[in-house]
Amino acid sequence: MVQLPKQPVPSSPAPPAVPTSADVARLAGVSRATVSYVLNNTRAVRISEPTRRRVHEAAEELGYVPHAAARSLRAGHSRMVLMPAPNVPVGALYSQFLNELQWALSRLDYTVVQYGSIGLQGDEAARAWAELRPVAVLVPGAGLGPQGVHVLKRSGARAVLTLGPERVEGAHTLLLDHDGVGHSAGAHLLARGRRGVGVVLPLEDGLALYSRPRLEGVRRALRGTGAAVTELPLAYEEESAARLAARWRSLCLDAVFAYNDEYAMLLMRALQDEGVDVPGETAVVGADDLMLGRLLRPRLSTVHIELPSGRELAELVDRVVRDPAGVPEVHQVLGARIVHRESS
Amino acid sequence: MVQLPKQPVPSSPAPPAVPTSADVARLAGVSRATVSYVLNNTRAVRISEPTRRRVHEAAEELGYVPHAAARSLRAGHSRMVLMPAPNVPVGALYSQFLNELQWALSRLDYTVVQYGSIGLQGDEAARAWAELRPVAVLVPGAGLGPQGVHVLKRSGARAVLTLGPERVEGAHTLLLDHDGVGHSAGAHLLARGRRGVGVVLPLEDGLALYSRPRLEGVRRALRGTGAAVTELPLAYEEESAARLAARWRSLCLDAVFAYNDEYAMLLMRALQDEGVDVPGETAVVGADDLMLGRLLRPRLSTVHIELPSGRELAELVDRVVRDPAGVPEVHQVLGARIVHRESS
DNA sequence: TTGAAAGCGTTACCAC
DNA sequence: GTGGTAACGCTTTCAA
Repeated sequence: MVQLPKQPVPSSPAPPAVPTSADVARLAGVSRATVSYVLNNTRAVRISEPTRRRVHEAAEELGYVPHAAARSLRAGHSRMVLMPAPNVPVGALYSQFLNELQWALSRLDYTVVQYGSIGLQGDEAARAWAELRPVAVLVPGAGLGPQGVHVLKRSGARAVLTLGPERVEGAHTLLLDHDGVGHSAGAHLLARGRRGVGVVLPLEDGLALYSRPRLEGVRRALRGTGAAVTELPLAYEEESAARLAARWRSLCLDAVFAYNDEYAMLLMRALQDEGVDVPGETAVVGADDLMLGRLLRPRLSTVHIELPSGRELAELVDRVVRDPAGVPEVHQVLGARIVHRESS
Repeated sequence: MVQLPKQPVPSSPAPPAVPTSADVARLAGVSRATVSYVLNNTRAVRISEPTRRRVHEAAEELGYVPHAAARSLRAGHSRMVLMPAPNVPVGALYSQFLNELQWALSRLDYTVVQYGSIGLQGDEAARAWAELRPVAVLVPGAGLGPQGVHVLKRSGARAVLTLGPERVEGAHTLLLDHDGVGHSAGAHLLARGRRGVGVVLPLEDGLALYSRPRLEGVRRALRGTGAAVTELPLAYEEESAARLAARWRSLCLDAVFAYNDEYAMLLMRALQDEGVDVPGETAVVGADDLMLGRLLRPRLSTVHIELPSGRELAELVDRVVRDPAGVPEVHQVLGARIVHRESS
């Protein structure tokens, strides 16, 4: 729960009062109700043109901007869609998706707000979000549990959606099929005749949620084929990659699925520095299909991941807001397809 | 100005009312005032321990979460710091800076919110932000003009800060010295004996604001030395880079400052594919000091950019909020220093 | 130690 | 057509 400051900010010499609709009404010589009607284009009531003009002019002159808090307090609901602000760098793919989503939601008259939640533990975050009384909450990744969902719904959120690798009780879930990403990579490597497949598991926090299902996907693809999977913990640092590369030949691998393109670049570089031929001796496959991969030599094979379009997701949010019970709770998303280049 | 929906969302079968402090009071058998005292730890008034417990239990049982809008409406101010949500992928450097800032601000009891402003034109955005009555607004890049600053201040924002390449009238500005970035690169290349320096100008929208000052910085470094600067427009696509590389030798350049590490990678790859030796024939320098650069061969020389620390910026925001007039309006920031590796 | 009441800025319902 | 008025949820004097 957010604490208000113990003592309000000190009033500077001249704190010119913020204009309210009452000020506009006074200046225009009408009532507050009329101001509201004019400024909100209320169609149920007809206001004479001269009056409208006077109101608009007054608002303009005073620099009047309506007070969202007062409005939503009165209305009993807001049009705010809240998302937690990402706390890791977002790639081009995801960034574009976010933009699209935002744009589509604003077309539907929603306001998208990303809430900085660093330092908030689990349910604290949900409580903090709930204080803003968003009409919808959209949470990518993990970080929202059933408790949090409950808090949000209890405080009026009509839609709580998660976008991640696992279902969350009570929320609408867009299930990101990371297993399928690994499966694509595994099946591809198998088809290329590889039999000893390493799978990179990033040591960085929070990535296990994705890397584990991807690993499982590779396992699934190779099951019963005689090909073997080896787990390869790796930190996103040159040194860690160098250590792994140094013992590469002892691992007896002829392929590696490197979690994503960036880890792939890191590892491929280390392998090459160690004299390991790619793809001759070891095939390398990344994921995310970044520009990066096309610039490497050999060009990096990768798993292209297809997120749902921002427009689709926006419409889903809107449907859930309008009728939470009328929309299935789980949606499978995320197409994955291999992009074969030169590294495999 | 945000339109409310013409008709409110249809009430589903059982819209269980959101609990208010009145509900908590009723359940605990006390008055609303007492609830407020207990939940806000108001020190000016002592509440008996049993009563406190009853209130807390009631709040817990009902899943009560205070209503931020009502609170800030009553208080007359909020502790919200608003930033526009970035609409381009943010790199690791900036992302970490944002996290730090957010964390530091939350330590100071502020709530950081990123507002999705795509589709809003210039001053519309400022009006939309102003509706939320943030106590501070922090705008990286351009996108906020004097008009917008005025709107925000008029609606109660005590601090309006911009973080960008140029001053904005009325706002506190953290002047990002992109000129210095170019200057570092230029001076370095000059010291390495280069005389024909190309400077990449990204064609992507919005980057001119940074690339122009960087170009000027290079020019400044080379002025009066006999070395020449050539502008090199470049899109972030392989094909564009290939075209540039194809005519490279006709340009008679022995060095290039590639705007940043990503463009540097793109261009360096194209040059190498064209048979141009780096750094023998042409030196390449990037900027941002990404991990990326260390993985390239030759390792990429780069300009390391030092943003102000999140903590410092948070403290600045806080100082401006407390006393807008007591803080100088313009701050020069952004240290730039060359990191010499192998590509130059 | 607790309670009653006023008021923050809006909008919607009813009279005029 | 237009103008009072009540109410949204909360905090904070002021009284008891």
